[in-house]
Amino acid sequence: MINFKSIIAEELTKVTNITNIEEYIEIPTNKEMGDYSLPCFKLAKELKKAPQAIASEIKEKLNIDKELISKIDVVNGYLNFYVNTVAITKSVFEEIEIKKEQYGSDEIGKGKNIVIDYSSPNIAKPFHIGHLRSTVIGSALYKIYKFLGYNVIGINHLGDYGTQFGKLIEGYKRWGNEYNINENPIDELTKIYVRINDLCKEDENVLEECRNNFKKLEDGDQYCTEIWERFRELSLKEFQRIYDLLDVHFDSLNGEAFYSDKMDEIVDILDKSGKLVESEGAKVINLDEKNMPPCLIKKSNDSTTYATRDLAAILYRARTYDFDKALYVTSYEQILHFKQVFEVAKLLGIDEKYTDNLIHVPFGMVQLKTGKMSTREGNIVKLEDLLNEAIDRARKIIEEKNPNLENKEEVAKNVGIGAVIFNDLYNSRIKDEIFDWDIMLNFNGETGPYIQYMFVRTKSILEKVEKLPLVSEIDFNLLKDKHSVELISEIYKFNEVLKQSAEKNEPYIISRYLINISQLFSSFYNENKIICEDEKLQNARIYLTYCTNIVLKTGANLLGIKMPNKM
RNA sequence: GGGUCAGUAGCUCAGCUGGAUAGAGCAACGCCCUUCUAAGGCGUGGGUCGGGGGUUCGAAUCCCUCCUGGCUCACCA
Repeated sequence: MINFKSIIAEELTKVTNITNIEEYIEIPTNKEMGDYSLPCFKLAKELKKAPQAIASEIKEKLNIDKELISKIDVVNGYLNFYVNTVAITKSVFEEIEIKKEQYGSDEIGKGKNIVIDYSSPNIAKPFHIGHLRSTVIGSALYKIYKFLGYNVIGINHLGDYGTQFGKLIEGYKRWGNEYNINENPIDELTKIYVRINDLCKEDENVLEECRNNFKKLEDGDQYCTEIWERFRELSLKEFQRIYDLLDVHFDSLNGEAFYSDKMDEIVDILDKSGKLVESEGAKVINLDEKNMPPCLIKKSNDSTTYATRDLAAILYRARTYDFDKALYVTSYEQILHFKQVFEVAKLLGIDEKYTDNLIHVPFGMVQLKTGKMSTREGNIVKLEDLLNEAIDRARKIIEEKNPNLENKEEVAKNVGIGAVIFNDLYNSRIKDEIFDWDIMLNFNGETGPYIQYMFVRTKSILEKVEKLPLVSEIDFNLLKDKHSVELISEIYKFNEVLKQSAEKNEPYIISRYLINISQLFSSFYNENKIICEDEKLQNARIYLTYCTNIVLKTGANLLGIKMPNKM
């Protein structure tokens, strides 16, 4: 595709001799003011001339092909550039004709490995709405990076280790036969977990027993290991139902336990670095210099901590995947933890390539109106319940609006789940969320169903005409109305939007973009008759509809949202 | 108390490395279905961008300070 910004920058450099002038170019807030703009205020200072005068001078000297930039205006010290609508339309249409579903993809990630650590639920605990965000954000990033050419490794770093399992084992030992674990594994294990926790609160000795159980587990005790393996398997089976609903995949399920035999090496390396010190019976790395509390590597009973396991994971992933970037998608509660771990990782003796590219991708918390969710307190909303409710509500709306629809079940699933995913991805990650059924499952306005609905409109129009015109036969002059032009220039930005989303690890940039595209298409659709008498005009509009269709589908799929053909 | 993140319309949020009159959706009100799906479109009202300083030609955006709220500060993960 033609890169208009670079072309403008190149010409500006010729005139001004400023090599990095592209950085000065911005996109005006208002469409009326052009597609690109150069504010001349900074230049005014250097050249000691009025911005307006500079803008005029540059304009006089510029020699840009009228076929590319149709108009250049000087307004209030800005130099405004208007892209030739025929050129941009031709460029976009030709690109999409060639690349189709690959439109927007890139090779910037070619040859680069990126590890993404996401979802990571705890074994034997319910998969609740608090786990949704890591799962959905991580999965979106996975797809986005892949589309940009990266080799992506998705890891579900399962919480399958730690004192909590010592507790579960203790509970199972005491009352295992009272619960039907095969029937509803997680529910029953949760009951045991809550019960043993209560007992621990009352009796310090029981808590000590639990810690010892974990120690035994670490040491490979047969009884403990067998129970643990069974819990893990049963849990994974339940989690898989949710991953299937959300269509989320992983390349590795190596959880914390996977690193149990890899931590001695970490302790050893840290020991040799001379930075590992004894403190209150435990072994820690002091981080005073970095203005952080110490990082606990070994507890006083000699068992490891999750920091140790994360360090082992870093070493393992560096060796196994040779990553260029490693992302950790977790809630912001863990910001300090990762800062500490990333700092300590510098002592592992691995290349800076690895330690400089450890990136925590934090997100805000989901809370109930009544406060924080807690498995122990039992006040949680299970993710599966939410997803099923979403599908139910979608089904009801279909019954009401389109009772003769085929594949109702599948459509209800795509729409219901699409709404939940979109809702989770349409704000900055860091924002907290108060859980509310009606907000979460809203199907009107800026929502998943809205973009699906616009997609369905494009789809049914395209089906009606059956045959897609060739771009070489399209008269681009027929798409000069406001709605068409705005839609085209938005479609033009797709690749840029994807790169920006990846750079910030913010899927919402794509969500908002898809809303924009949908709104622009909706206006276009309402103002123009797409299927019409004039064949030339119809062809032009059909192709624009096709381009919209491609971008909506590709973009939504990157977020993990499936598009129905009808709804 | 230290660190950190956030505070923009009644509500939920956008606002790119500082730039031209601060934008959406929801909610409210008023229009638009014998016309490609009304899960839609068009319009109206609604704002001392938490307060106060500072830097700058220019600040919602950067710096300082205060206020409010979240998270966090070694043997949970």
